[in-house]
Amino acid sequence: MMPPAVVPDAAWLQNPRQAAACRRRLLAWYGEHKRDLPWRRSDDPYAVWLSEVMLQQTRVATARSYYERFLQRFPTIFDLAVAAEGEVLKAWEGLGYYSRAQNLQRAARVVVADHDGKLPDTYAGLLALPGIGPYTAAAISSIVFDRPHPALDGNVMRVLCRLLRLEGDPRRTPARVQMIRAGEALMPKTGTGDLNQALIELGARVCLPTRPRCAECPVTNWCRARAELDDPSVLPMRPRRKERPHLQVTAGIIRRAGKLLIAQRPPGGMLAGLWEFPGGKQEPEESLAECLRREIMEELGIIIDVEEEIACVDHEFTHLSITLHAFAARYRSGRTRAIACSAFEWIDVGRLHDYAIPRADHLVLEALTAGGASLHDFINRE
DNA sequence: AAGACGGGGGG
DNA sequence: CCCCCAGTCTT
Repeated sequence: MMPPAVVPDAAWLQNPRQAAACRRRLLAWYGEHKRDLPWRRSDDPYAVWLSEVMLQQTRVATARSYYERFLQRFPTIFDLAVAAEGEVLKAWEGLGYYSRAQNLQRAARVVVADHDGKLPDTYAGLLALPGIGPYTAAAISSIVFDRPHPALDGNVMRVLCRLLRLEGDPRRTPARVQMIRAGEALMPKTGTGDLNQALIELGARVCLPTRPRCAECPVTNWCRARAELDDPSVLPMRPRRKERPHLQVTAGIIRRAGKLLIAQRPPGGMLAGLWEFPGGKQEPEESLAECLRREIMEELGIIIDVEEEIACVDHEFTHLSITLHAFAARYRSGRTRAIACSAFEWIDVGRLHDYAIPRADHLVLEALTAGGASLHDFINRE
């Protein structure tokens, strides 16, 4: 069927002939343009699941190498289930949103314990697992089990908001209901995973956030935003940006008898479960050295001598930015205890690479190296 | 319904 | 700089 000569009204997708025509265009375009990605070569539910979790809020180019390495390290769901959490976090190091890794392993343990290691084959069953929300449940259930659930990720929401000219916030229920209805209308009898991936791919490569390539779009003739708006890219409506506070943060490179002190961040918050050079936020009317002494006492119960600042790096998070000041420091007195951290260790410097460490702390290490020094120098001096 | 949660790439 | 990415969880 040819595309309609006139852009149809909002109900066009409920016309089965129109929906079928649009679906054929999408699938044909996907057949020609789909990228050869590692997870598309696999029909292992565990591998598809891993890819979907890694791709949450993460670009394909970033996730790709992590996916390959993770699968080598944990080839099956059983390997993941029995692994130590630290090993899993280490494999996730640098990818961000570390609760994804922890939830992935929790879910793996549930699946092994309760489902004989087989992933649930329904949307509802998948949704019940930790780390699997509406998008991921729809993606896995369609790609692996051919279930007809539209997968509304950021790409698909953008495509559908424009196609249907939805003016509301796509995260809110009214717009979501419209998008789910449209996705279901587009769903084929079989091959639902391809339809979902076609919409995702279209959003990622053609229906771009700021400069949509409407001339290359296979369904441009169905697009209400294209037909009715001067600038289709005003959709979807974006929630207003929030400003990011900037913090001064200290970290101690603390030595004692040739060992280095590292602390594990507590569960629930930022970078939960990762290991870092201990320290914390500077408070008003407080010097950086005072800040570091106070934080180390509060977190670990020991008194330290703070020496000179040996590195200073800037780092951006989604919701805040920091300047991280690293100081050389020496243990003076007190018994080390995990008061405001999950755990601590006095380690040999060479063992640092066994621990999952936040990006900002890696930046400190790089700054030391760039300055011609090394962690080893600071731990073994005096 | 709103905020927290990492890090990085592209315009 | 700003946007936003194959979102989920908590409150």
